Amino acid sequence: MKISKLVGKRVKETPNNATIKSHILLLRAGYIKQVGAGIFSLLPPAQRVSLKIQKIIREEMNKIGGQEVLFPVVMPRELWDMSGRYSSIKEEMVRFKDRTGHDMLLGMTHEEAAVHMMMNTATSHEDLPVMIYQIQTKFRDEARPRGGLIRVREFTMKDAYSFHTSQEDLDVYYKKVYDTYIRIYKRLGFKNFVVVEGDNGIMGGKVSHEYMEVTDVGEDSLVICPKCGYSSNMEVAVSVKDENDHTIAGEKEEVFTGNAHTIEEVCKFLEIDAKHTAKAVCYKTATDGKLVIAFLRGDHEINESKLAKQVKSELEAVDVEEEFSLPAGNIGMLNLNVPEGSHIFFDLSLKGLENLVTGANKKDFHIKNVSMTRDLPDVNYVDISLVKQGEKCVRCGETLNLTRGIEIGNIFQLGTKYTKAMGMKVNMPDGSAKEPIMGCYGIGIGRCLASIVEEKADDKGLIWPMTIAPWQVYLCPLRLDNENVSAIADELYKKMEEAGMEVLFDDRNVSAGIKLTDSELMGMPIRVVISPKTLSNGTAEVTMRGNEKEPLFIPIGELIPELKVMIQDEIDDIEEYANGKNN
RNA sequence: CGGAGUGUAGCGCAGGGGUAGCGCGCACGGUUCGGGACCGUGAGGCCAUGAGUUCAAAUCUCAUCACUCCGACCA
Repeated sequence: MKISKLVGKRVKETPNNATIKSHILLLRAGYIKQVGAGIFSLLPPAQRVSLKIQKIIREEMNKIGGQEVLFPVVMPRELWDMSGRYSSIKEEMVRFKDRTGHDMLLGMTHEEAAVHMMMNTATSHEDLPVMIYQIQTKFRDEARPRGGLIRVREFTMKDAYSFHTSQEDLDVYYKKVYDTYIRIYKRLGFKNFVVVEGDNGIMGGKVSHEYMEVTDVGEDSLVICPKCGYSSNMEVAVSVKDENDHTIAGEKEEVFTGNAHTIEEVCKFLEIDAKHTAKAVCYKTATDGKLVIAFLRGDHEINESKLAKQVKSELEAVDVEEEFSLPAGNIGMLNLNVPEGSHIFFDLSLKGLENLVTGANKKDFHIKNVSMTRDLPDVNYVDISLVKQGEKCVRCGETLNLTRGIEIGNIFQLGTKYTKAMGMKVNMPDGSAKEPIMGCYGIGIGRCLASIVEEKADDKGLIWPMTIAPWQVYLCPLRLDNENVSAIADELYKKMEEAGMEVLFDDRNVSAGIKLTDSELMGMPIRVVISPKTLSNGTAEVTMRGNEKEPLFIPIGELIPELKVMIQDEIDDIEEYANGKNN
């Protein structure tokens, strides 16, 4: 490709609307252009990267028996009524009517379409297991797109669905996909990613894993053990709570605390540490509006996902004074008067604690010297708090790391949720009919593209791994007004293409500075510079993007075979890494 | 959906009641040219949209829309 004809321009200035590295650089280097909030066009270089990512994913999915299919983007509501999701999903799904007034929707995921395809297609246990996948556009009307390609509304996704006759069979296949995903990310050049246990929503019980690129710009909070490899999404992460005071309590005593309501205010007023308090966090259930109170040690934070699972309902904010006549800021565990059917939970962080300060359930008063063992001997403790910095791993006792990540993929055991809802069955050897057990497996292509930028790029620009670079070589002749340079550049370009190399030829007669900075901004792994200077001793200058080593000067005659070796070496390195032991 | 911010040339920005400015980029000519060169000439704008106030609005008022950031949400 000649850069003079390449669609898209490089720009010097940071675009006004971009704040994170990948967004800024992809805009500046002419890879993407924004069309609307969370809606982007890919220019040729980004599309080339995207196609290379897709190629690797296809190879790996095919290797584990995947069959590529294509589901429709637009679906009639009936299909989604079968699973109940036409009504259970809210504004996130775009709906519209076709010319006849029929309810239609834009696909945001394709479980229904996958079951629809397999229904009456796979009819016998002999047809299973089977995995189908597609790479296609999804539209989710996210409330808040952000960060360029990190969180968008329209995106390209690889989604796969497998069907099994037994849980054991799914387990085996699930592990296969689990490993395949690691291979995929490694082949894409990811180094800094982890697999974490995922949240399964309030249904619970099912297995899921999320592949997370570890980076500060990530949206998810992760808990990682540096020693034993335990890693989990914060939503479901567990930990050993840190030590606290277990000395015997004194006599209970009601104290006036006045306007001190928050833990911070109470601690200041009584001159104690938050560790010696218990706080109440209140919600109501989304299903039937019942009161939910969670008691935690004062220095811990509620984990709403965990709490929702305990309650078995989504949670909503509540005004306890208005709706339940409770003294907000003075709610405590003793003498608590709540309506029948309320949900009360005690977090593990409170277990065995003595000398706590807690609300007195009386306006402006707290109680000192509350003892969990003496005053509340029968409570059942559950884990409903967030993991805190400094807490220990439940497996090995090491101090846990808290970090952030971008979800670049996930795998999920769906069970029979969709096959049951839609009535898909296969005949079993014993003559019975059984709903197949499903797994589903997703990878966001654009997110991978942006995430690899987040991991690799430096302040000069993008840096692509050889396996997904839009072009392998940036051919950068300086002084194209020089006939010798021009002739040799043209010839090299022709020969490189003939040799099967992917070359971006900077055929512009512009200053060296522009060409060199553009080459760095665009991020091709190998740059070949020829100029009157290099040609005076018959060489080309070859540098590797992102590699601080001195440039190589290679004789023009040996250049193409040398470059082919360099390219192959890079690819081999990545393949070797991908074939290595997991993690 | 709450909070904050921004909409002026392709991009980045300034201006702030009286006929629209700068830098970059773009086009043309010339001199340069291994780290975003220089000189000259030129093209390019319904100042987000709508309604007010005013002799006069890009500027003031109100509303709307769009985009960004923080939070809520996230099959």
